[in-house]
Amino acid sequence: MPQLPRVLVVEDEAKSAATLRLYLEKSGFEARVARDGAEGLSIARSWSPDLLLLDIMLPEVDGLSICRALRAESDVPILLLSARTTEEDRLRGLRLGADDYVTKPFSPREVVARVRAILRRTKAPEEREDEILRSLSLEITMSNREARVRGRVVDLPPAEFSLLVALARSPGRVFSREELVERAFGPGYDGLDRTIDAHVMRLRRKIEQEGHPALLVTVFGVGYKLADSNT
Amino acid sequence: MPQLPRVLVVEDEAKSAATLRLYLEKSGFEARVARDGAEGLSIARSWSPDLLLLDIMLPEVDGLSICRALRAESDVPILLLSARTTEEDRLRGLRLGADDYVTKPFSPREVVARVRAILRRTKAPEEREDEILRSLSLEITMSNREARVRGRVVDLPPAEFSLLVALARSPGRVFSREELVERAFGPGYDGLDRTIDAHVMRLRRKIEQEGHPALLVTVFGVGYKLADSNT
DNA sequence: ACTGGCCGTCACAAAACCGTCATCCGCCCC
DNA sequence: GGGGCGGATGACGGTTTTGTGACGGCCAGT
Repeated sequence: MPQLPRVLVVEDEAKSAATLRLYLEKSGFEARVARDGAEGLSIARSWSPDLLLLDIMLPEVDGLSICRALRAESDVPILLLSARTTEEDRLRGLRLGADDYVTKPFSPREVVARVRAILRRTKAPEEREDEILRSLSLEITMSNREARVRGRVVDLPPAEFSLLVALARSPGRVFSREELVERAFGPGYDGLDRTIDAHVMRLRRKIEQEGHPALLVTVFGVGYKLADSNT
Repeated sequence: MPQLPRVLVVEDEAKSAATLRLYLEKSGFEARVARDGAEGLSIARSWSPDLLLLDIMLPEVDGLSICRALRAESDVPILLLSARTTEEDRLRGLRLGADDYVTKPFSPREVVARVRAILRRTKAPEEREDEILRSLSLEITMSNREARVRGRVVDLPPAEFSLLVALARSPGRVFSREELVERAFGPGYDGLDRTIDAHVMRLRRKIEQEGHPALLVTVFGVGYKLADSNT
């Protein structure tokens, strides 16, 4: 390894920043901290880090603005940190070009894990964060928050949309109800896993054609999956 | 699953502790409770749990001290419980190496959900390579829970799928019924080994072509095996 | 305050699955 | 070829998992 990968932490809260830096350094990264947006931008430009850890809530210059600004001039991967948790916000961040999104409270370990994941992913040019998910006759446009089945646009309430997205991120893969709860509604969500059943039912009414589920399939004893290519 | 994941609850308040334990056990964990920090440490050392649920407010030995102490000697994931809610405390906990943080009052269900999330995260550090088992005309995709024979997807109920996977993990090797029970349904499973016969029969109907078993072969007086390379 | 949409849970019915038993069949060895 | 043991099979009842309609709470727009 020629040199350690560089991570720039843009975070105004001193304690958070210190913790992240500590963990990053312990995990084999070179880390620097910027206290505010302006400083962040300037360090980012001069130090050329391999990744940015960017708090959205910043004094003066908003985190998203920085995200946008940097995107205009470089390809640095960006991992957003935020207290907010809605799919809405997540989307806004990702749409601005962020590579991933972690909601507070986060565990430093998890953040480090994600940093690693992003770096791995960007080194080997794989598929970028895609804006459009497809699987068979299903097509989801994230930026429009629009789902289309067999060309027909179906209007979905938030929960159902999130659930569908969670499934569509890995078509064919089987998810347990718990996994779905976590992926669709976030960790720490308090609700029975049977709730998923209800949403599945409502979803089916909107996306399935005949009485027989062809897209959103039940896997007995395990959970649900989205049909991919085979029978 | 060789055995249930172990969770150690360190909590002085009897009611909380009992509730957590109840929920954990109902959710498929083995749970033990320690009433104070000292006991917590000693059980943690001797019982080697897979995760610690640690109340911060403890008599005598403070929860954070335990956290620190354990971190020095092991990697057990730790989930903190606390009445306090300040960012200050939260950070202090996470900085000390905790993996997540739940503030009281908490819903037991949420706690269990987080426990699961942490365990999943620590077990499978990253999106694991999609496991695919092959043997002759048989192909099993674990993530999709899909078995294909001669290109044709066969739909298998949980028990049959598990059995097939157990066999497919070592094609050609002969397993006794007991071994199969253990590998497919886990140890501690209560059932006759003749049950395997039933599943084998049902499996054969789905994966064999003619009346003569070619894939799932009987080894008289011993058990069953999956054909590997010959006829 | 009212209406409508959305959500989480519940209760009940339906469906799928499982384990066991009794019986019949086939393999192995004498 | 026959005896004996292990395996195959079909049936059945009980259990578990899902599907679904209903209900009450909640929130936002009117």
